[in-house]
Amino acid sequence: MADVAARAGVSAMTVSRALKLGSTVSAATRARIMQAVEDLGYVLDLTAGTLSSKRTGFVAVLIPSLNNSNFSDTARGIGHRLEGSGLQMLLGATDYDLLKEEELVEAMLRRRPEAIVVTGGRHTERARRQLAAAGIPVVEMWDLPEAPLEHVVGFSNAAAAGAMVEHLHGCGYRSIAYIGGSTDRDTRGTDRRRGYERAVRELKLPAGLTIACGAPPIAMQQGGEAIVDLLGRHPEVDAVLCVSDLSAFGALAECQRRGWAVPGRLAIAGFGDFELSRCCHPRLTTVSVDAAGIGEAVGDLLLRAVTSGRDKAPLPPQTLRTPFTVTARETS
Amino acid sequence: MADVAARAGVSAMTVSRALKLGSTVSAATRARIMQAVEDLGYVLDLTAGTLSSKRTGFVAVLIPSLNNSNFSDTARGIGHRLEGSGLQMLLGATDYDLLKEEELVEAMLRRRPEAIVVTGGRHTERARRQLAAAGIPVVEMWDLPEAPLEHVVGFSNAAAAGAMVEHLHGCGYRSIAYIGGSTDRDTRGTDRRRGYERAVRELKLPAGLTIACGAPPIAMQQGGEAIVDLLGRHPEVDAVLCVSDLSAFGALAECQRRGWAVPGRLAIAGFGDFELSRCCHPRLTTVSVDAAGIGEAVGDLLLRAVTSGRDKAPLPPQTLRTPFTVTARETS
DNA sequence: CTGTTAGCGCGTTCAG
DNA sequence: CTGAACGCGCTAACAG
Repeated sequence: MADVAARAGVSAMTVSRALKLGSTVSAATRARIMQAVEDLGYVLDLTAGTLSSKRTGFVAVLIPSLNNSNFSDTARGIGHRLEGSGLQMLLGATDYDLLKEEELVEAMLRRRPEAIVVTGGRHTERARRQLAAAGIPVVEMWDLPEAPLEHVVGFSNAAAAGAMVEHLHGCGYRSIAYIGGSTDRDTRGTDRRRGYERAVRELKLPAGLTIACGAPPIAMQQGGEAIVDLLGRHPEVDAVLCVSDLSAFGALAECQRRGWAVPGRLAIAGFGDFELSRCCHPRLTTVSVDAAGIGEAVGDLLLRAVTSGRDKAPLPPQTLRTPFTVTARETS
Repeated sequence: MADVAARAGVSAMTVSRALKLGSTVSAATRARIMQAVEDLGYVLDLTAGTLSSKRTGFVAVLIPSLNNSNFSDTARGIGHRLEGSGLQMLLGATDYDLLKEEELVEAMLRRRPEAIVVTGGRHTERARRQLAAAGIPVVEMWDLPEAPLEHVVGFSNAAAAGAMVEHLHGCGYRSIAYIGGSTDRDTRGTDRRRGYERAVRELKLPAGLTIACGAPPIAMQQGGEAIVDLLGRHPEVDAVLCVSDLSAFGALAECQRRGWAVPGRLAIAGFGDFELSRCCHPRLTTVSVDAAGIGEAVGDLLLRAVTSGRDKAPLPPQTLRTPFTVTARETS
C-alpha cells in the first residue's frame, strides 16, 4: 500500500480510503490511486485491515453436507442475500458429525467471523460453550430447538414427518412404514422418525415398521436395499415414508426394477422436495421445505444481527418458523 | 492472550507456543496454560497470527456450483486430503459465470490464500492476470487447458464426449443427437459439445442434431423439455448424449412418462456418473470421471506445492491427467 | 478532502 | 525451555 501511495503521490491512508466504498476521496486523487493500483497489480490485504478495523467481513456457515441439494440450496440462499453487503460466506461441511462440527466451530471462531450459522439444534457441550462465548450472533437453522443458542430459522422436522403420515392415512393407507438411518448422527433424521412414530401412535396404526438402513447420510442405494428388506419382512406394508427424497427415490427405482407398482402395490413418500422428485416418473410425493427460503431468511437475519451488533445494540433472539407443506404427487 | 498468560503466570509468547503443535514448552507449563485457556474460554485469533507469520492457513477453491454432486465430490476430496495438514479449504461458487469467478478470485486473494484452485481453463483476462501475479500456487481442474496458468488436474471433456459417441456408434446407433446448454457459460459443457460434433463428423454420422436448451447449468427439467423438442423435430434420432447426468435423467423420465421405450425407441447417455445414474431405472449409461479422485489429486498437489513454496523451492508446473471411462449401463 | 499518529494481537527473532 | 522487543499491513481517530 505504501508503494501505491508513493506512486500516486498521496499517503497510505488516502489509498486505504480510496479502496473502500463510501469514502471521501476526490475523483482526481482516486483516479490516480486506481491507476497506481492497476500498474502495480496491487491487491488489498484484508487480514491486516481486519486487525485494525476489528471486522473480518465474513460469516461462518456450517452445513451437514455439500452434496445434498437441500443444504446447498440453503447455502446459496444465504450467499445470495449477503451479496454486496460486504459480508462473505465461509462454508464448512460437518459430514453429519457433531464432533466434526465442534472442530469446525473452533476452526471458524479462530478466524473471527462476524456471525456463525449452524445446522440443527444439537451440538456437543464444548461447541455450545464456544458458540455462546464467541460474542457474535449465532443462528441455528433447519430445526426448532427447545433451548436455542440464540436465533433460529427453521421448522419442526417431527411435525413435518407427522403431517406426511396424516396425509398417507388420509389417502387410505393403513400400514405405513419408515425408512431412515440407524444412528442418531443425522439429528434431523431422528426428529423425523420420532414425528413418524408419534403420528402412527396417535392414528392407532400398526407400529414396529421402522427400517434402519445404515449410517447417515442415507443415500439412494440404501433406500433401494431398505425397501426390499421392508417388504420381505412386512409384506402387509402399503406405504412408506423415507427420511429424505434420495432414499425415497432409491426405493422407487428398486420397486420399478422388481415390478412392484408404485403407488398400486405401495405408496412412497420422501422429504425435502429435491428437483429429482419433481422430475422423476412417477413424480414423488414429498414434504416441501423451501430450502432456499430458509437460506434467504438466514441471510436477512445475519445482516440485521451483524449491523445491530456493530451499533452496540444486539438484536434480541429471533425465532423464525419457516413453512413446510405436504406435496402430494404421483407416488401416493 | 495476555490474560491467559497472566493467569498461567507466563509470558504471552509461551502461551503462543503452547497453542501450536511441535513447540518446546514443558509439560507442566503447558498444562497450566491449557487450564487458563479453558477457564477463560480463550480462542486463538488467527487473523493476528497470520499477519506476523505470513501464513493464512487456507487455500481457496472455486467451483461452478455447490449443488452438483460432481463438484461437491471434488470439494470433499480436496477437504479430505487437507484434513490435519493445517490448511483449511475456503469454498466459493461461481454459478458458471466467468465474471463472478473474476470477482471471487479477487475477494479470495484479498484474504491471502496460500494457494488457489479454479475450475476449468477459461477465465477473464483480469482473473488470469491476478492469478498469475498472486505469487501462490494456482491449480486449474476439471479440464486440460492448452495454456495452463500453472498446475492442472483434469481430463479432456471433448475427448470424453467423443468416446461416448464412439460407444453409441459401436452399439449400432446411427443418428446420435446432443442436448446441452445454449450459451458458452459452462465451458466444460461447450467442450463436450465440440467433442461430440467432432466425433460425429469423423464417424460420418448425420450432423445438425444439437439441441440447445437454455442457460447452464442445465437441470433435469430442461433435459425433459429438450428430448420432446428433439424427437418432434428429428424423429429419426435413435440416441442422445446429454451434457450431464442431470439432463439425461430428465430426458429419461420424460420418455417414461410418454411411453417412449429406453433404449428401445431411443438410447440415452449422460456425463458425470452421478449416484442418480447408478440407481435409477433403467440405469443410465454415462461417462465416469472420478470426481472425488480429482479432488484428492488436487489436495495432494496443493500440499506439495504449498510446502515447496514455503521452502522457497516452487514446485514446477504439474499436469495430471485423470481418467475417464464410458460406463455402459441399461439406457444404451 | 487529506495527513499523522498509534495500535490491532499475534509470531519472529534473538537473547538468556 | 522461556522472555522481550519489534513489526506484520492496515485502519481508527483526530487534526488540519
